[in-house]
Amino acid sequence: MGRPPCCDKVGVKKGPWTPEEDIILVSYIQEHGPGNWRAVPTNTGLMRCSKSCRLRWTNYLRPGIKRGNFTDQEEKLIIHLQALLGNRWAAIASYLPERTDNDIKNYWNTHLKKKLKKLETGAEGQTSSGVSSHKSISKGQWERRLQTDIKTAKQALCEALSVEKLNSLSNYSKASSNCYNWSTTPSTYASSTENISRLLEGWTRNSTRPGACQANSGSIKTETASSQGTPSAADCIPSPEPLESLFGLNSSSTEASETSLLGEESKPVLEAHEPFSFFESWLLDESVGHGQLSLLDMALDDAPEILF
DNA sequence: AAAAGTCTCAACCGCTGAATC
DNA sequence: AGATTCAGCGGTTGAGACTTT
Repeated sequence: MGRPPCCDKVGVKKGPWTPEEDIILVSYIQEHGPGNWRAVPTNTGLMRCSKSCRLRWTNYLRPGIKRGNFTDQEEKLIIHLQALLGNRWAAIASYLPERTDNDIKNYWNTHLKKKLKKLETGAEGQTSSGVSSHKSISKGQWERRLQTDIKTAKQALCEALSVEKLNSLSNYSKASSNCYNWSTTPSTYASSTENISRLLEGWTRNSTRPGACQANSGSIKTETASSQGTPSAADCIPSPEPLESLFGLNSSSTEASETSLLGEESKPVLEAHEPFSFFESWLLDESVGHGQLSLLDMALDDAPEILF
């Protein structure tokens, strides 16, 4: 007997989230913090299942999310990690703290897959290139390299976590002393909430100015929205004040860690100002042999005009 | 100008393992 | 110990945007 679907209930709303729903959810999480998702629909009156609320938060509303254009560096990192980890998007996303697994998965499926395919077909013609020479690496050699790489990564992760643990413990105690202390929001939150801020601003304007800056809850596309007949994108970029007042943000507090903000979020938090840590250096380091990865890497570097 | 085709990505589905009762 | 519930994950879908014909 499998687990019954959580959304079988009659009256559960599906489909894109409205700005109003987003605000309700964000306000609730502001007060109670993420977690205990089962209680969210009941306590907020949202006609959504708990799962939908959680996904909406983790994939879209959660602070610290960067949206839109992936940088070349991010692309490379994703390609490397995908080669190393496979389609374990959550694991890959943990190396890109500002991206969600859903985002990375989508980007892989819509962009990177194609690019790599293109590259592969392009590289097939060059049978005598360096690429083929890499293929001569024996399986045993490749496995040994991979094991060494993984070992190195594990060691670094342990070291990083031992430092992180101390930080998060102190932050947690801060946060828990004030139920959910949003006033300790780090600077990373302020920037990340631009999306939500725009959303809220759009919603506010909509309520007073019908048709103005239709804030699409499902996608913050106001940034790229056409200005024909509609307010310009600039019109949709609010000042941070509304959000700060909503969240009680103190923009001057930059010391708090994201850990306290995210509460129970399990995603490993890399140093806020060092998104590209040791792992990225390791992954992107051209001089380190990564077995098949270096093959790919070479191909990427050799054919930038194809990929980028 | 409009119909058809393609692309993008938010959201959903269903499975799994862990936690709880 | 077994049943149930929950959170998290990867795969898939479908609506809307965009491009091509």
